[in-house]
Amino acid sequence: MSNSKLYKGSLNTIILKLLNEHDKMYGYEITQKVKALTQGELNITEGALYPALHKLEAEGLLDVEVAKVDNRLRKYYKLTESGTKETVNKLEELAEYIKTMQTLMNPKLA
Amino acid sequence: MSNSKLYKGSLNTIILKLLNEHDKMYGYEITQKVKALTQGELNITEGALYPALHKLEAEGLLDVEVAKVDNRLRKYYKLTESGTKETVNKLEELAEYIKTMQTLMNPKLA
DNA sequence: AAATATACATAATTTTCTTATGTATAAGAT
DNA sequence: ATCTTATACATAAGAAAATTATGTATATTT
Repeated sequence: MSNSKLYKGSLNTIILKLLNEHDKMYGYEITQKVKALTQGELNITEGALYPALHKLEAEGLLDVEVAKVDNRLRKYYKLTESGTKETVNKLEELAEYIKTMQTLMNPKLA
Repeated sequence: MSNSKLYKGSLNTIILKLLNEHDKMYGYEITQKVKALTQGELNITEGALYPALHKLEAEGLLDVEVAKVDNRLRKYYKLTESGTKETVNKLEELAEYIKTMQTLMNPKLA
């Protein structure tokens, strides 16, 4: 994923936000999109991504739709209604996290 | 620590920065300082803190000095030279993390 | 006298990720 | 034609970081 441990716990937020933005995506597409957007900074590994997608689906935040393109399997994921709500929560949590960490790193301003 | 999973992986950064700011601190003091600075948002649990301090010490980033105050034990930790260097790295990593996540959350601006 | 705060510690478990491995098809390079 | 890389999924073993629970001990507040 990255040499920095700070990304631990961020994967679900990233997945949900990308699906919120792009309506429907498949796993491999997500890895490529993240790599492109971050200019290589962040590389989602398959061993992290696929279990995360399965868990989000099991929790009812994502729906799956299987497709065959060029004789190859694709599993398109999209947000459920509850997934859209959870995306909002995750974005709020990220904003709060950043605010809190900036407070801790810059205590003079607190 | 917090209901948000995003703090996973942030504890070392927080410890190092506090010690960089305050020169020497003991474990319990760190938990109270973090609680105060974040107004209760972040509560470092003992089960996370003490093993983290021991590990940072084992890695040579912290030095320990035992003291007895009011008949109670205190273990004061301070940064080693290598700990000070690592603090700079951690702060750079945090800045990079925030930048990357903001790019992902706000792709219009990328 | 009882409850809370101060101050340390560790063990069992859970969560999240890395690393390694596996299957299969398509496309590009030699 | 063959080899490598890319596309596309998956899981299993292990590591890392946290949670939750428990334990010890002293000081302070109710």
